[in-house]
Amino acid sequence: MNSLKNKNNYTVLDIYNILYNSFGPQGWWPGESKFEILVGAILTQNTTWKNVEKSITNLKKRNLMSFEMILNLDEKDLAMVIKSSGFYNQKAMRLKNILLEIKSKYGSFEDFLKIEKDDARKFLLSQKGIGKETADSIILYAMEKPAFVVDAYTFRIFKRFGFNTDMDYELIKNKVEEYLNGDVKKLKEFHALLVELAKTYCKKVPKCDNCPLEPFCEKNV
DNA sequence: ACCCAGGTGGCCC
DNA sequence: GGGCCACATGGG
Repeated sequence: MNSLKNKNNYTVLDIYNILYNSFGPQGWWPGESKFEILVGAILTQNTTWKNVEKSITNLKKRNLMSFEMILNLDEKDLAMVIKSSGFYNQKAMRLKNILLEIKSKYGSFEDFLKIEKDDARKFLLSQKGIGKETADSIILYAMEKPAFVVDAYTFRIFKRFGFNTDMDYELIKNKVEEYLNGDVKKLKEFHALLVELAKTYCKKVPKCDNCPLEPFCEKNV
């Protein structure tokens, strides 16, 4: 038990391989810089990426896509620039605050990126507006250190694949990191592949035709 | 007119 | 430690 195997003895590594062979490399995270990835990770909370792209374009158009520029930007102005991402008042306040904390604790964004991943996770999780998923997204895609990102799709897909349903975030994260040998490239791909699978086939109301996991799936969960 | 999206925090019990 | 709610835009 707790080994990320389903009844047919398929492991999480089998899912990874099936998805990779079906969808190919996803090349996540889309973004021109590590700072842009951090911004995107916060803006995309419970929001479609399309809406976040508009905000990112907006920031770039105004030459605001940098640590120092957002740090010094008025919160109300920031809120208007990122409006399309939804929850813009919250996100503006929290994003500014996170940058402020990085500045005061680490001096610069570059120095923050160099810190050890356990310290980074502890720091990120202590920030308002950064939960586990966002913290691990930043560690994996911006800092490029091993961390598996568990989102709502991951829980759903793992349940349908027949893994234990009583797994919590940390357990799934630790096990997947173990199965993928802490390989950053694979961890990046895996989360992206699960999102792609979910978007294409594995919504709350599943569309299972041609789904590569269909033979292994328990649809009624 | 609903329902959902690459969540999080606060409050209740 | 779970169940609800606010936060808000934009697309199906």
